[in-house]
Amino acid sequence: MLSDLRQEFILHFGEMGSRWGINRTVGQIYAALFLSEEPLCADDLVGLLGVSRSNVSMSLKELQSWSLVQLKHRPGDRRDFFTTPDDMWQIVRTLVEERKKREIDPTLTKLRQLEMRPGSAEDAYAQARITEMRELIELLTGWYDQMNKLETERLVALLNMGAKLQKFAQSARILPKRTNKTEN
Amino acid sequence: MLSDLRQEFILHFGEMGSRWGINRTVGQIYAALFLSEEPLCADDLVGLLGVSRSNVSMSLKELQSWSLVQLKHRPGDRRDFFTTPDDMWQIVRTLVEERKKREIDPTLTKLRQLEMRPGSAEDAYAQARITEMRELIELLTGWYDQMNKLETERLVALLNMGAKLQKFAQSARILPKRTNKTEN
DNA sequence: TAGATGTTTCAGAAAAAACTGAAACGACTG
DNA sequence: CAGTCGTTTCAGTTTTTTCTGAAACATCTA
Repeated sequence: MLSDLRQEFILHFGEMGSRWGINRTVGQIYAALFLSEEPLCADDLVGLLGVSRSNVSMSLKELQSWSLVQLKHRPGDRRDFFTTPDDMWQIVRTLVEERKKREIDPTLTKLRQLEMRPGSAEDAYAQARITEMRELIELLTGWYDQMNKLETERLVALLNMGAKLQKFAQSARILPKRTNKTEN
Repeated sequence: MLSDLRQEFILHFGEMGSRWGINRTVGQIYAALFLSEEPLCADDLVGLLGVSRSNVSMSLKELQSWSLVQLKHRPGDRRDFFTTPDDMWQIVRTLVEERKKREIDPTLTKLRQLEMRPGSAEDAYAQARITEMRELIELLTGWYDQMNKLETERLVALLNMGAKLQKFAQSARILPKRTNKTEN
C-alpha cells in the first residue's frame, strides 16, 4: 500500500515531529498527505499509518487549526478528503505565520507587560534585559512582516541573490546607536 | 529571593519551552540565567526554582550542548557558575544555528537520500514533491548562511531597512526558471 | 589518605502526553 | 422516522518524558 520511499519519508517526519512541538501521528499524517497526489480521507490514513480512527480525527483537527491541510469534497461522497497545498511557498508562509502566532506573539505580549511594571531597583537589570529581548524580537518580526508582503516571485529572486544582498548591506548606512542623552 | 517580575518571566519561559522542543526546567533555568546579572551556580538554581539538584545538573548539560550558556569560574571557588552571553544577537545566532543543525540538516540529508533512489513509476509524484521540498529548504538555508556572514551591525542595518529592501526587491530581475534543456 | 566539597549518573517514581475503543453525535437518504 | 455513513468526544490505558534521591565519582585540602 505504501512504497518504501513514502514509508521512509513518513516515518522521518513522525520522528522529526517530536523535535518540533508536533506529535508523531500529526507529523506522519502531514507527510502522507504531502506525498499523495490524490486527496486522502481519514480511513485512508488509518489504513496507511495503522493508527486508530480517533487519533487520525484528532490529528487532522490539529492540522486544520494550523491551516496546514485543505478540505476537499468529492461530488456524491460525504466523506472529508484532505490535501496539503500544492504551493510549497504557501506551506512555508503558513508554517511561519502559525509559529509566530503561537510562539512569538504571546511572548512579546508578556515582555511588554513586564516592561511596563513599575520597577523596583533590584529589577533594574532584569528589566533592561527584557527590553533588549523585546526590541530584538520586534526588529525581527517587523522585518519578517515586510518580507511577507512580497509576492513569492520577488521573494525568491531576493533569496537567490545572496551575494548581491551582501553588497547591498555593505552600502547600508549604519545609524549611530540611540542613547539616553539628549544630544545636540 | 525572586522578585515577582523575574518569577513571572521564568514561569513564562518554562511554559513556552514545551511549545518548542524544550522542557520546562531547561526553559526556566535559561530564563533565570538570562535575567541574572551575576553568574549563578547549580545550587543557586535549585534554590531559585525549587527543582532537584540532579535535574538542574542535567538541564545545564543540555543547555551547554546547545552552547546557550557559558561557564564561569570564580577565583578560589571550585563551583561552576553559568551565564548567558551578554549579546542578544549572539544568542539568536546560536539558537538558529543549533536548531538548523538538529531540525533542518537531518531532514535535508534524508531528502537527498530519498531523491537518489531509483524511482518506481508509482513514486514519481512523491519524488517530485520531495525534490521541491529539498530545493526550497536549500534556498532558505543558503540565504541564511549568507546573512549569517554579515557582522551584526550591518545585519541590524539591513533589518531596519524593511521598506528600502522592498524597493530593492522590486528592482530584482526575476530570472527565468532553469530547465533541463540545454539552452543556447 | 581521610574528609570535604562539588558534579554526574542512574534506576525507579511521578507526571504528562499520546493513543485507543466505544459511545455519542450529526446529517443525509430512502 | 429509522437506518446508514461518517465524524467527534471522552474515559481509561499505554507510552514517553521528566524528575528525583541515592550512590558513584572526581578533585582539592589538611
